Amino acid sequence: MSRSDLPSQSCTVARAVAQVGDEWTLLIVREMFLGTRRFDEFLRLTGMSSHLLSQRLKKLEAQGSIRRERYSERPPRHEYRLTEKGRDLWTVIIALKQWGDRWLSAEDTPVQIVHKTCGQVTKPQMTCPDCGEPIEAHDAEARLSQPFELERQAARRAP
Amino acid sequence: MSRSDLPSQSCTVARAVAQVGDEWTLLIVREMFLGTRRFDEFLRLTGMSSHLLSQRLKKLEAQGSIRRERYSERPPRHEYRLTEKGRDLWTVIIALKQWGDRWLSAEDTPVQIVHKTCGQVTKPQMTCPDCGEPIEAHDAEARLSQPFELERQAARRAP
DNA sequence: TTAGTCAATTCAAAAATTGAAGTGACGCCT
DNA sequence: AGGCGTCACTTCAATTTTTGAATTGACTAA
Repeated sequence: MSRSDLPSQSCTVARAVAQVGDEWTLLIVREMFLGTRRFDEFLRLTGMSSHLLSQRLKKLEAQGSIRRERYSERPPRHEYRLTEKGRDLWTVIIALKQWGDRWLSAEDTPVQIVHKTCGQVTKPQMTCPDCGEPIEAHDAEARLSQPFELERQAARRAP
Repeated sequence: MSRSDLPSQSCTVARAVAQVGDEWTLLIVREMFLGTRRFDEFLRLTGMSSHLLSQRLKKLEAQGSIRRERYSERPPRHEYRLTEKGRDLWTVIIALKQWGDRWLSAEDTPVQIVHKTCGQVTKPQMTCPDCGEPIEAHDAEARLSQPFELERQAARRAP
């Protein structure tokens, strides 16, 4: 099994992980949410090698999470921007940030999130849209579809 | 820079990513939320190599995200369980799942989340706890602390 | 006695990553 | 006109990780 197409399974977490679940990709996406657009800025701000940055940007573009845009004809210059699909990764980055703030932080929180609509500095929470209460692991139960359940039982048996 | 301690920066996203931001780790954590506890079940259900599983479990244990517990003395047998820190990753996995469901899914959603408190099948959303509205990327603005801002300006200059 | 389970570890081969250097198309300065 | 610098990459050898298969050790069950 090649690393880039993991257990493609029907599990959407596995699929998401195959597309964006690696260190540098997540860091690139974080940078994009902080407004970084240009190749050499990613390079400096993340500390990654240019080879890998190049590869990862291509992968993200191929998936449709970012768009490569020319902002100057002469000399030819490009910048990278999130597409709608990419912007939708905000929740993932914020979830990582909250976890990091809670478990990995030295007293300070280097980035605060301001909710533009209400003007407050806020810590977004996962909430149940039906009842409006926050949800965490112990409030939730996973219900597997039958095909998925069968796929898992087969995997459990097959060595 | 070694892969396992990335740009440790003060950024909590970078720190979180260094601890759990890789394909197999995320898949292991997903499995844990589905109730998987034993070495060989992880093996079969994720398709990863036993060498890597072993390494990743050790890393997660060293961080304090999982606990290794003996459930039989003879023969010596262990199982792995999430700690509170690990359980707190639920939000990250759910965020990945929602993204996968939206952008990567073939019609079916293999896992549904039931909110035990209210009994509904639910799609948890990131919400602003101050005003109660859902938040997405365009509703939010990142405000950087001054030390963090300075760190970034330094990185931008230094080649 | 033989087979099987569980939780790993070992090892060589293959793949990914790093870090440094190089490229090409320009702009700017003198 | 020549040299220097910027931006967005690409190339390449050395190192590190990952894979996949085989092996181990402590048992249990037939």
